[in-house]
Amino acid sequence: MESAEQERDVDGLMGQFHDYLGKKQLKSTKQRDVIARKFFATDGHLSIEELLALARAENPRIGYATVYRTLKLLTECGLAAQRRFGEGQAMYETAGDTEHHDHLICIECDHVLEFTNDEIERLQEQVARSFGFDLVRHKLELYGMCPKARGIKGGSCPREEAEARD
Amino acid sequence: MESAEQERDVDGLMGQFHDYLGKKQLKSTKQRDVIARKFFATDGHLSIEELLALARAENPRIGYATVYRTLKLLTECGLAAQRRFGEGQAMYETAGDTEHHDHLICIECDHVLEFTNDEIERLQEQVARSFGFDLVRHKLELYGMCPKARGIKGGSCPREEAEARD
DNA sequence: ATTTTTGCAAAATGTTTGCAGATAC
DNA sequence: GTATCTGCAAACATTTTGCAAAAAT
Repeated sequence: MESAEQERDVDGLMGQFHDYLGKKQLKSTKQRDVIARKFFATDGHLSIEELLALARAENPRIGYATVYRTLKLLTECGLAAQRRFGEGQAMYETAGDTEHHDHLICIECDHVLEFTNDEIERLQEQVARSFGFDLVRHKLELYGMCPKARGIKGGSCPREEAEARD
Repeated sequence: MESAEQERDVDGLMGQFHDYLGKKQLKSTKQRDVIARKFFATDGHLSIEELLALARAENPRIGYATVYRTLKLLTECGLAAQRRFGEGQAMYETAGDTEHHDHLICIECDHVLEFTNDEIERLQEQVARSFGFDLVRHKLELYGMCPKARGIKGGSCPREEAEARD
């Protein structure tokens, strides 16, 4: 179960995005570029609202609709993936350059860690096959309490660590 | 990986619901009873809209808000669980009398099968522990193509089987 | 009698869409 | 030049809430 975090090749991803636009005879615009670039440059999970804020930092006239439409394009071409953790609005994360991963979410501090586990993946295949299914994809989310949330001495809360870094 | 389907003790569940209402000094009403009973009596997954329709068959004056509020109560006391598969509205399923289970969803016909797999559960615990987390709950959804959807001779689509039974 | 609940309609979310003007090809 | 895109506002879909009348304790 390796923690999945790595350098992201923003320019390469922008290239893939432009390829997709070209193939579909769609146009490459300033807005789409700003939104996609900000999106690719961000680790972790972004809401539409957060991405809009990032994009507006560069071009204040960008509207909600354009972010929604751009994120839909990115999802279509496999460069973004929509996630719905708890309630509320959808979150998006970069996909495509990243290996598949699952999520471990602290129910106390809401921080999201990513992980993969080959053994679980293998068993999932096995389950699907046992029902005659061809497994296409899956979603696995573990919800629990991080060490700090449990009040363990010396334990640290992933969210507080992350915030301390900012 | 046993298929999870069993008799449901509707009266027992109604009892649990009434106990909860009593404990919280909430009132037991005709509407809540109709909604809860219809909900408990239904296998599988129900949307608010479907449950409203079932309830209105018995009492046409029941409104959306009451269904939402009742389902929220049922969720609070652990007798219902909210699920969000793809997009759109939330689905609810009976919980409490039923063992935990995960979902296997056909991306072609949308039918949802339930399963459990102890080995996967064990590995999930292990992953959570390796990050210092106390695992509280999890969500595992497998998306794939059922035999019929894959066009295998003699294969059957779970949804078509289900519809044939109606 | 008091407190909670209901049903309605209005408000609050989160997301999509229609359209006139702007932009990319 | 033509087709697509943008930003806005309006439409939409789902869920929540305020309130006066109704029902439960």
